[in-house]
Amino acid sequence: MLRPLPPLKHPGMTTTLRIASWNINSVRFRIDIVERFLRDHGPDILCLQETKVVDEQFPEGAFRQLGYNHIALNGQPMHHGVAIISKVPLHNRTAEDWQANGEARHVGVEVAGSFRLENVYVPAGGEAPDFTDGSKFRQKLDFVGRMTEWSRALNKPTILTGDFNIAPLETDVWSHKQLVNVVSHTAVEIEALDKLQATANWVDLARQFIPPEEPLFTWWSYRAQDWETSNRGRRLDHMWVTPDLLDKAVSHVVHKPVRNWGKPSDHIPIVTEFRL
DNA sequence: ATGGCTGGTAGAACCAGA
Repeated sequence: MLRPLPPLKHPGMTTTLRIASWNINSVRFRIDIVERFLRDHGPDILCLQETKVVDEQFPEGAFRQLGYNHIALNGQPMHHGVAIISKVPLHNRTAEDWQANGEARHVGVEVAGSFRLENVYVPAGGEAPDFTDGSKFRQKLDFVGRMTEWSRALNKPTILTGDFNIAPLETDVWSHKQLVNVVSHTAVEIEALDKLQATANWVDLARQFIPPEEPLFTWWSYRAQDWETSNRGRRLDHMWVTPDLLDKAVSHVVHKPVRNWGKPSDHIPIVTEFRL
């Protein structure tokens, strides 16, 4: 049972809450640009993926100095790892293992009695869309399948954000034709994501604010000589909400300039503002 | 059609990313 929590707001008052998600590709290596982002944009909550650090070595001090005193971690050595960093209290931390292999790819919390916040790092899925048992692609589909079962049982207002590693719309990739058989944009992945989305009528907030006809990316490969000119991006990072939170969302921004900061991640931060 | 780059950890002719 969830224990009762102090309300975030007084009756009749609205509270603005800005929630960010960012695949940081090593929080220790990139702590300088994380701090810069928090100073420049000051979200109330930051969800990180690919922190690449065990919990004991997570750079909590850097966040506490900036007023982020509430931290929920799920890390492991070397790879993966997720974290929720917050100015407001976090409760009832959970960590699901949707790949059933012990990898640290999810952490969830309850925020001030108002809603649950679920931060996920879906597996990339390997080089090729190969269905053989134990392939990375198979594992990715299994992961989304277990998320789907989890989603069916939800009964609270929920924000689901993170690096989904799937770009569902044709305008979510630089070339639908050229990526149709590339992992992240295959029909079978999109079908699995659609199925997950249908279980709780999840709303894809980015596409509420940026029309689906408009190309929108959150990731550009390190391998391009000039990522901005070639612009071979994909929209892999998402902010979904259950329908009860849809009319609380007032903006959604994709912070593209961050891709040009020093020692950048290949993903950029996304930020949604809520009025609760 | 291919390869291009990145960080962590071990000390790799690695792994994982996507």
